[in-house]
Amino acid sequence: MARELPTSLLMFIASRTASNRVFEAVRAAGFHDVTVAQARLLMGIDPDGTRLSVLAARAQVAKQTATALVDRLERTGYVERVADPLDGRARLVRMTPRALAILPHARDEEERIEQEWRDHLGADRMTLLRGALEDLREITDPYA
Amino acid sequence: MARELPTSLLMFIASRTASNRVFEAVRAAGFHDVTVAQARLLMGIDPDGTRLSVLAARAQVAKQTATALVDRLERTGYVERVADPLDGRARLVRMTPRALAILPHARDEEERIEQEWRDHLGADRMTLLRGALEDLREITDPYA
DNA sequence: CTATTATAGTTCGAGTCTGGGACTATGTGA
DNA sequence: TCACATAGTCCCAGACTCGAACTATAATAG
Repeated sequence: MARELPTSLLMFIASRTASNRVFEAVRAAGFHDVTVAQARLLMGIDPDGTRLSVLAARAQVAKQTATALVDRLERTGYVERVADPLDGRARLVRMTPRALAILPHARDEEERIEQEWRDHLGADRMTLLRGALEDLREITDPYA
Repeated sequence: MARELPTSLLMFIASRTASNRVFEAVRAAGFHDVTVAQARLLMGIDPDGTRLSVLAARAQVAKQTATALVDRLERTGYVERVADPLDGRARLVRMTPRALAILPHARDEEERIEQEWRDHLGADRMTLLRGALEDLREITDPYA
């Protein structure tokens, strides 16, 4: 029997496997030029567009990193930069239809994973698991 | 209220925060030249040393990546490569005393996090959370 | 209204991470 | 003995990352 792993590491193991599966599902759907780092940034974009600095904060990377990632995402046609009508310094990063087309594939795979986990644990324990994780956000999510 | 996040993403949020804290605690203890990628590899080293290919598999990176990471870890004095007596092709990667000195700092911070989470959720729910996560390993941990 | 200060974003530069492909050396099995 | 598999390395190119310095615009103070 292995030594007891930290709870956070148990979370890491499960979440990484899930993340890999979603990423693979998106690739399998034909999106071969999105990387994990880019996807992490994409996740933070609001429907009406989001400022780069906000994106950087959400993905927990430096502004320069976000600039580089958006550059690549723009070159490959997943996002566009539009002027922010409220602030002449700022620009809003918005998803293109191509990026929006990714979402259903990602959501479907997430849905499948969720169902597999529920099947494995049973509905009651899955509900308890989710509840505990949601409560933990209060002390672990810088954006909660 | 925000839309419902996938369970795996909730895990990611908590585990990333925990990971950042452990990393910061190690830095604060004076280890300024270890990176996250290197730490991930270090975690996989057994007390008697571990082959590079096993390390690569555990960290889920390519062999060449593991080679590069071990190169850096060796240059900064955290690991050493020794001949594997059982296989002339292989070499065992072993922690040096310097690497071993990191462990208590990491474990202490993990312990603190664990306690904070337990305080926040209550002992019973924390136990349920851990139990569910351990069971999920059966279907999410390639090394379970 | 101007001067100062703060903020949004970009560019530059250097180091790290990553894996595809090809290679050497050693072990394994027919 | 010979074919094949495995452990590890090297080369290479691209992606990621951020400190530092910069431009342009906004907000604030006097």
